[in-house]
Amino acid sequence: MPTITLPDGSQRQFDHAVTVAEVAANIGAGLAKAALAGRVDDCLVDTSYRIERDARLAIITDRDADGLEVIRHSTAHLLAMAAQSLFPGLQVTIGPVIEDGFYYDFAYERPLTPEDLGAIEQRMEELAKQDVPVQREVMSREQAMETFKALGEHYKVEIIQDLPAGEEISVYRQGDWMDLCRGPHVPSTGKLKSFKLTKVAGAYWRGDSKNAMLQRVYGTAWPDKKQLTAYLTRIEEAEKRDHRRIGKKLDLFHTQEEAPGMVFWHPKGWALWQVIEQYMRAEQRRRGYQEIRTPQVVDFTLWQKSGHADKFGKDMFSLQVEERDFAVKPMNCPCHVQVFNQGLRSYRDLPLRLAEFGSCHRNEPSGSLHGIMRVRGFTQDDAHIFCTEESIQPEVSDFIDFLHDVYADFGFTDIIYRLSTRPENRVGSDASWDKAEQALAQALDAKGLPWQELPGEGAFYGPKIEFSLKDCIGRVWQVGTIQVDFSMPGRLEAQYVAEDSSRKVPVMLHRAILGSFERFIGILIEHYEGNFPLWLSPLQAVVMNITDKQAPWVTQVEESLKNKGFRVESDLRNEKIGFKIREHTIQRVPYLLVVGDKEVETCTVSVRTRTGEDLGSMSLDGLLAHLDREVARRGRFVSED
RNA sequence: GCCGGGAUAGCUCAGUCGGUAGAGCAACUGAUUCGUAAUCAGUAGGUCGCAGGUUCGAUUCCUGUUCCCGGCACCA
Repeated sequence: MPTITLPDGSQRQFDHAVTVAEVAANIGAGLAKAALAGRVDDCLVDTSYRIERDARLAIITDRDADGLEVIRHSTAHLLAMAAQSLFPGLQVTIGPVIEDGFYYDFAYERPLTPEDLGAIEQRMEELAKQDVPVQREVMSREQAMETFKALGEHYKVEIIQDLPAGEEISVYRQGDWMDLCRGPHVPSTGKLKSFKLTKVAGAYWRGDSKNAMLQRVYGTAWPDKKQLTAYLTRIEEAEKRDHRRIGKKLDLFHTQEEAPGMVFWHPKGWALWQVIEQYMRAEQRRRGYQEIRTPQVVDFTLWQKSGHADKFGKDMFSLQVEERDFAVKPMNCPCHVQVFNQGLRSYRDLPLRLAEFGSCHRNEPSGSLHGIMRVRGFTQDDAHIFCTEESIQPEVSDFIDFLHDVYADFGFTDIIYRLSTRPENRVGSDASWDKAEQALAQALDAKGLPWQELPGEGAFYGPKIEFSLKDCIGRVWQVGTIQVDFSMPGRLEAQYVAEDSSRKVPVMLHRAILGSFERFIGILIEHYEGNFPLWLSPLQAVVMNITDKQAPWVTQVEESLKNKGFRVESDLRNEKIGFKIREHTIQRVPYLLVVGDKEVETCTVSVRTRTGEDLGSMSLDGLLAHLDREVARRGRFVSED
C-alpha cells in the first residue's frame, strides 16, 4: 500500500506496488508519454522501477536536467547498438555523458572513418524509429561475466571484474542488443529523436597511453530538433571566434612550418602584446615585485641540480656548443634562484618577489600544439616569491586579489579554480605538504571561491592552484597559477639569515597570472571576437577624409592623437567613404573618424564606432577626453556584440 | 607521441574518374574627388606542402615525410 508523494507535495495512494510509469499514467496520459525516468527518494531509476513502499517520486521528463542526461546516455547506447549491428566484431567499452552530449569508445579491427559515422547515424535513426523497448535486468557477477565473455566483450568483462564487491550489476536490453550499465535509461528508443554524431577520434583504453587505442565516437543529443539545431548553430558561431582565424584576419601573427609551435608576431599583434606587457609591468611594480631578466641558454648542470633534467630533460631543447651541453630554458625558476643567491639574504629581505617576462621553450609533443594556445616557445608573466612558511598564506591571498584585478581589467569574470594536490612522486615531508595544501585551500575558501580538487595533480615539488578560462568552444585552458615549492630552493642552495642568525632555506612560490602571453592573447581574441576594448586595440582609431581637400586636417588630427599616445592611422586613399568605413569596421577598429569640409571648417571630426553608432561631431579635446575615459576603464564595462 | 582528416593564388574555397588549374575577395594599373559597411574597367598572380615511386604523362594513384586540424595522452 505505498503512498507516493509528488514534488508539489500532493500524495497518491496505491493498494499495490506500482511502477514509475504507472504513477505517471495515473497522473495523466501526457505525463506518461513524456516520462523518461523517475527519481525515487533522490535516486534516479527507470520508469519500469517498482515502488513497493512509501516514497517521494518525481517523474523525469526531457524538461529536467536529469532527463536530458538520460536521453544522452541512452543515445550513447543507441550508438553502440547501431555500431555493433553494422560492424560485427566491434566491441563496446564505455559510453558516458559529457557536456552537451556523449561519446562511446569502441574496440575494432580498423579505425572508424567519417563515412562510417554517417552510416551509424542512419542506423541509429532507424532503430529509434522502431521504438525498441529498453529493459533492465539484474545479474549476478558470475552470470554477467559469462554473458559478456560469451559475447566476446572482453573490455566489458574487465569492467565487471573491477566493479566493487556488493554492487548490483545490471544490464540493459534493447531488442537483441544488450549492454552492461547502471542506468537509468529511457523506456524505449523512440524517445530519442534529436541527435547527431559529431566526430570520431582515437582514445586510449582507460585513458592510458600504454593501452590500446579505441575508436571514440562523439555525439550530441537534445530533447527536440529545435534545441539540436540551436546547439549546432551555437558551435558554428563559436568557431567564428577562433583565434587562429581572427589572428589571420586582423593580421596579428602567423606561424609557419619552419618554426612549429612558435609564433611570428606582426606589428598589430605585437602592439596588443606590448599594451598587456606594459600594463602587467606597472601592476607588478605597484604590488612589490622587482623585474629581472635571466639568460635563455643555460648549462645543463643547472637543470640537473634543479631536477628539471631528470623529470623532463627530453622535453627541453638541448644544444651542444664547443663540447659543452646547454639547454634553452623551459622555466625561469632556477635562474631566479640564482639571482636570489647573489649576496647574503636576510629575513628582512623577505618576501622577495622577482618577476620576469620570461621567454621559455619546451619541446611539447607535436600532437598537443594548438594555434597560439599551446606552443613550444612562449613568454610567461612569471614571478617567484621567496618567503617563509608563515608568509605563504598572506602571499597567496594577495596574489589571488592581484589576479582577480587583472582578470577584471581584461573582462574575465568566469574563472575556473582548481587545487592540485600531492602526487605520488614527490619531494618534501608529508607535514610540509599538509601545510602547503591547507594554505592554498584556506586562501581560496577565505575568498569564498568555488574550487575543485585535482588529487595527485600537483607538481613534484608542491601543490598548486590553477586558474583557468574557457575558449570559444568551451575548451578549458589554464592561465594563472600559484605553486608552493619546498624543494627547489634547497636543491639550488638558497638561504637567508634568520632572526636568530641561523641559515634557513626559504619557501618559493611560483606564480603567473596571464600564464603565457601567447595563450592569454589567444583567449582574449576569442573572448572579444577580435573586438578588443579600446585600451587593448592594436589600432584605436582611423582618421579618414572624404576628398583630397581635407587631407591636411586629417593628418593634423592623426598627429595630435598620436602625440597623446593613441594608436592611430589616417586613411587618405582615394576611395569612397563607405568603402573605408566598411574596411576599418571589418578590421575592428574601435573609432572611425570622418573628416569632410564641415569638420575642417569647425576643426572637428565626425565620430563613428565600429558598432555603427554615430557619436556626432567632436572637437579634438572632446574626443581626447572621450577616449581617455574609455581607456581608463579598460575591459571592465565592455560589452560590444 | 597515438588515431583519424587535411594541405590548390595573399585570403576563402572550387576542380581535375591521370593529359601541368579556376572563382570571389585582396593586389597592381587607369578612370572616378564621390558624407558613414563594397565605384567602374583592365592587368597580373600557382613547381597544386616536400621527396620518392608507378606511368608516355602525376596536382590527381601509391609510399615516405613535414606542417596544420579534431580528439586521446602529455602540459614540469
